[in-house]
Amino acid sequence: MRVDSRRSPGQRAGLTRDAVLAAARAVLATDGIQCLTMRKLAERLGVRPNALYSHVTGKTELLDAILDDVLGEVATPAHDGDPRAELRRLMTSVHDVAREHPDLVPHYLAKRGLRGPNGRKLRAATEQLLARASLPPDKASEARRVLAVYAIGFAAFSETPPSGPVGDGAPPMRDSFATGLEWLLAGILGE
Amino acid sequence: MRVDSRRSPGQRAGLTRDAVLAAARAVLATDGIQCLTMRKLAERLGVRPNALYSHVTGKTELLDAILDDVLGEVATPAHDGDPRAELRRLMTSVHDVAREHPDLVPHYLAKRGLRGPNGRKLRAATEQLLARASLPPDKASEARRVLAVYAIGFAAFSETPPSGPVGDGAPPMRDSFATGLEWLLAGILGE
DNA sequence: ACCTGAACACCGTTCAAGT
DNA sequence: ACCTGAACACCGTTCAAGT
Repeated sequence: MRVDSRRSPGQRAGLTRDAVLAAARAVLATDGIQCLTMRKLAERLGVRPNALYSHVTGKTELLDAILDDVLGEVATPAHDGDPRAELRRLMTSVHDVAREHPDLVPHYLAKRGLRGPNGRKLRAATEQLLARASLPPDKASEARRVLAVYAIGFAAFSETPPSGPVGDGAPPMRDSFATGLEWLLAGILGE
Repeated sequence: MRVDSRRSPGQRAGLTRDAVLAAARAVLATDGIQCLTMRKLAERLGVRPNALYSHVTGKTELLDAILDDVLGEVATPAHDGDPRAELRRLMTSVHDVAREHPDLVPHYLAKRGLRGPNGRKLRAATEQLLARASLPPDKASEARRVLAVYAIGFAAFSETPPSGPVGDGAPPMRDSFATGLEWLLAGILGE
C-alpha cells in the first residue's frame, strides 16, 4: 500500500528476486492475472516500475518462474508404492495444484510447458512410475504426454461453475476428472 | 496496407462486422495473436481504431466470435454411422481444427468455452453420439467433458516442436493424440 | 549493483462531434 | 448508423543518470 517514492536515484529499496516473485504470487491469488502488471507489482512493492528489471528479465520470465514454483507444490510420489496407485495420486495432485492456480493454466498451455526445474522433476517422476509399471520407453513417453495434457487441461475447465442453480445436474468437475483418469490408466496399464 | 485516413468525420468506410472478423482472422493466421490488436486491425482496414466499436462491442467479443467461427470448421458426424467410429472422427476433427488455430486454444481454455452457436452444435452432436452408444445421460455428460478437454487440451501441446533435430525420438503429437483417444474410447464405451 | 526520472512505443475504450 | 478527433487510463521496456 505505502508507495512512499521518497527515494533518491541512489538509494536502494532492499528488493529481492524472491520478494518480487512472492508479491507477484500474492497479486495473482487476490486480484487475478488481469491485475498482475509490472506497474501494479512495483506499486505494491513501493518501487518504480523499472526497478523490477534489476531482479527479473521481464514479465514472461516472471510468469515462468511463478509457474515452476507452483509446480513445486505437487506431491512427490513414493519410491516403493504401487505404480498405478502412485500415478493416480500424482496426476490428481497435478490437477489439484492446477485448479488452485487457474490463471496460470492458459500461460502453461501457451507452449511454455515444463521447462523449469520443478517441471522437469515432475516429468522425470512420471516417467519413472510408468517405467516401474513396465511400460516400454516409447509407450511411456506417449502415456506421460497424454496424462499431462489431461490433468492440466482439465483444470482449465474446472473453474467455479457459472452462476446457475446450486446443483445443475452435472457431476462435480473433480469427479469427472477422476472418472476420466481411471479410463486413461486402464488404457495405459491394462484392465 | 493503404491507410488513407482521408475521410472526414461524416464519411463511411463501408465496414461490416463480417469484414472486421475476416480481417481479424487474417491477422491471426499471418502474424499471431500478439499482433491482433484493435489498433493494428483498424490500420489494416484503413480506419481509426474506435471505428471498430460500431461493429463489435469489444476485443473479447471479437475473439469469442472468431473462436466460434473456427469451431464451425469441425466436420459434422453422420447420423447413421457406428457411434464409436463417428466419435473418433469427430474428436479427431476437433483436435485438428484446434491445432490449425493454436493461438485461440488458450483463449478457449480461459473459461470461454462453448458458448457460441457452433460450440453448442458441437456439444449436442457429441452428446447424441454418446447417447446412440447407449450411455446413460450422466455418464454421457462426464464422457463429453473428458473428450472435449482431451481434444482441445492436447492441441495446446501440439505446437511446432522446439528447434531440436528433425526426429528427436518421441512419436509425433498427432499419433500420441490418437493413442490416448483410443484409451479414452475404450474406457467410455468398453473394450 | 540497485534504484529513479524520463521517455518510447504501444494498448483498449469512451465520448463528443460531424454527415 | 457509421465514422473521425481527441482524449483517458493504462501497458512493458529501455536508457541515462545517481549513489
